[in-house]
Amino acid sequence: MDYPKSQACKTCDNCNEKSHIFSLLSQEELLVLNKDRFEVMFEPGQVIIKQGAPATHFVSLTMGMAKLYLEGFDRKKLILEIVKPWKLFGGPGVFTDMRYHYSISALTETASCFIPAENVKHLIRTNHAFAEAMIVHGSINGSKNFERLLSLTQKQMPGRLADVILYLANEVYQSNSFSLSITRQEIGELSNMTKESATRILKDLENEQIIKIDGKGIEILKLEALKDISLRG
Amino acid sequence: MDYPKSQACKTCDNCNEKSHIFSLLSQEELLVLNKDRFEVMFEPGQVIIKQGAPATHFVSLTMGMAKLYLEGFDRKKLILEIVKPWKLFGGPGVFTDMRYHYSISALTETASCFIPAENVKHLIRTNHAFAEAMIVHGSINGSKNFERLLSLTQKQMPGRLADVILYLANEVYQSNSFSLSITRQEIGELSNMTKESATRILKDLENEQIIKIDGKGIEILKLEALKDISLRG
DNA sequence: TCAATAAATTGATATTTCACAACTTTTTGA
DNA sequence: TCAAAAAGTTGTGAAATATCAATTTATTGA
Repeated sequence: MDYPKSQACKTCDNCNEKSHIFSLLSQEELLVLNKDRFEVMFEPGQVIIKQGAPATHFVSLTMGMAKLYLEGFDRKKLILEIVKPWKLFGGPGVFTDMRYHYSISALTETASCFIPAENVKHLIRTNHAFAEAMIVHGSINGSKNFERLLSLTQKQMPGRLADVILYLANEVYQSNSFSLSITRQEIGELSNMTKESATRILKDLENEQIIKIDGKGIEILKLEALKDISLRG
Repeated sequence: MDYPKSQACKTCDNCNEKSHIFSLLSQEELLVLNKDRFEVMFEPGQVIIKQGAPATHFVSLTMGMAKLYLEGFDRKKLILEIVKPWKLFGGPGVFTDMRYHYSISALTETASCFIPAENVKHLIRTNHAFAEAMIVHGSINGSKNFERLLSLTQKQMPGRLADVILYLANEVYQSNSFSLSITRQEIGELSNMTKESATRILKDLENEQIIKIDGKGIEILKLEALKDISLRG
């Protein structure tokens, strides 16, 4: 199998430019992180973090794209996020029962940096600003989950799908025209509907000329109309 | 109107026995909290914390019972928790955009202690153990929200209602036989269904002899059967 | 390159859930 | 205490969504 050349970070130094939360650390503290961390490459489909497994490390994507999802009942998944480089994961689990509370698996060729949980906890105990940043980080995730709860429980399928398209455009691909790296099945897992419903409602949006679909490609034609559908539920 | 005698705490001292998170504070630190805090009584129905309003204070219930809920679309509510004394609220908002991200309103006569956000933030910056406890606190809430997301999105009504009954029995009333302080409407808002559906499914559970209903009273007759319904979804 | 596999689409049908209306029971406040 | 309001119940029909099956299209690995 052709593995790509490892793009492993040589040191944590430049991470404080890329991963916001590390910019609060001194050179000395970055050295502590650097000591035990290691980087691993993942093929598409491979599991980076497994829900239920021991949460021994924080994980940060350094290359590629992955999906973060909850494993529910009957193998049903709920995707919470499409993950791109420089966000830190370890989630609630590292601070509670030492088990990961979600899974992350690679969508593309992906590199991840694994940092022992203890090293990060040590920083929390010794660096006030870093501890506060972790609280803020957790709070932002918390409020996003509130929005998700409302979208998923109170909106009907067109509203939920509009939310997902807007999320992909604004937060993932950062463009109103993008080529999906996820399947219809995964769009369904983001918006809590079956892949058949996802297909149908995408087509409805295309028929109303609100979006343009070309296989994996999606282009938002009428942003306001899409936002309107998101609001109306 | 007959107001009950205020049961205001005289000092924060005894709070470190009641509110777990304050047990990490020294006498000196408790004095800081004590200085600016104040207590307010609320009648049933009154709003203690309003979603969207400026998040200037942390709030802790000291007496009574309240509901914590998200205000969604078309006035629809999603109740996240039935709140009892000695838990701390301020939620994600105090650490992000300084707006509350949920509402809390009194179900019974309720007393709440308001603590200026700055005083708590000060403690976070000066007391490592307290900061870590806040991270753990936020992480526990985070993982509860994951469970809620799964229950609400992947289970059908009987499973969701079973989850709510088990939640009420285990976490709120701490007994398998209890008298509800909430309405059928609010049971619906906890389990994301209409009050009519809540009524019907409660009656189904009673017909199957899994629970016994007497107006506001609920008794769990077959705990295992109820857990089974919760699992099967 | 091509068969095998996975993904996407489409239609028909079944299930779940809601909305509305009518009615009964309980609670509340003057 | 009693009338008004709120909460709870029940039935019916409609809407939303899932399931299943069949088919087409795209992707992948030998």
